[in-house]
Amino acid sequence: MRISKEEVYCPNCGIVVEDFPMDSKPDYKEDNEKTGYGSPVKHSTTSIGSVIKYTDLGKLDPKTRNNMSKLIQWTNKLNTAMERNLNFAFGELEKYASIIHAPEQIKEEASRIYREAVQRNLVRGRSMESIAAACLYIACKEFESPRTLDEVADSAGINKKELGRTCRFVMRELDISLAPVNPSSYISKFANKLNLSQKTQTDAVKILEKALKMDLTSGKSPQGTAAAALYLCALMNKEKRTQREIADTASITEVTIRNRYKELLRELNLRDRLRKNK
DNA sequence: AAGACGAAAGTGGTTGA
DNA sequence: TCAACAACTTTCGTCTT
Repeated sequence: MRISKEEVYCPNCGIVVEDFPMDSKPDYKEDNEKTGYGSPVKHSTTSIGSVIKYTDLGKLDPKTRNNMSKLIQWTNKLNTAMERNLNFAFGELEKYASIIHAPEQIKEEASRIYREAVQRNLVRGRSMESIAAACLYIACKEFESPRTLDEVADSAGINKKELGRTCRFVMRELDISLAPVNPSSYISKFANKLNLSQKTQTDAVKILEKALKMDLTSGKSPQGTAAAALYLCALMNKEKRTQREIADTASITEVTIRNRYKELLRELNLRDRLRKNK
């Protein structure tokens, strides 16, 4: 018997969202037209119910009926245990998300990924915290609002290495592939933390665009490139920050900033401009 | 003295035989 | 499965401001 036949799936992600009467199909189109944002399903609420109609059991022969009731009991038990776990995990996710100031959209996406991870049995043998944090990290990246591994790891009280490992694992298992993060998406965050002017920010983004075109960024850590661009533009705009200050806010090392910075100077011929501004 | 620089050795992940 | 590899980190001595 295929239980899944009567379940309702989220049209976007294929996740089971709720049980539904046998003979009526949900019409997501209506919802989409009204809201313009796809289905209004909340992934962070647990609503997987039993899909077998009890009244149908009467039609079956006693042996099958017995088996079926056992199956129902078993799935119900499984469901409630799973719901409890999910609810707990969503609570944790909520905590981490508020620490890193992730908006509702990202929370929802992280919850969706987490639910999928649970259904694919990825949590077994790993801590719920690390999986939840990984989902959050991935969701942030998907929405091009990346957080550093350190930020997310800290919010969940786990270490960076473990989070990195778990992220790769989850992405591999759920077949999630993401475009490399554009270094520019870090600029405003870093610049704000460092109290750098708007001009420095826009200058840095311009430099990063050039760097991107010249393929100076592929394979390199986007934080490093962003940090170097900021360091450079801060120097040019006479609001110098030390390499250490910038390295700390970008959670990378001074050495990485130096290497990227040297590349930028060399490849974009910025040495003269820098000298003039001094 | 603080900051920048660069070399050297180590880490952990990726890739390709 | 293992070795080579690239990027990054840590550490540290030296140069510059």
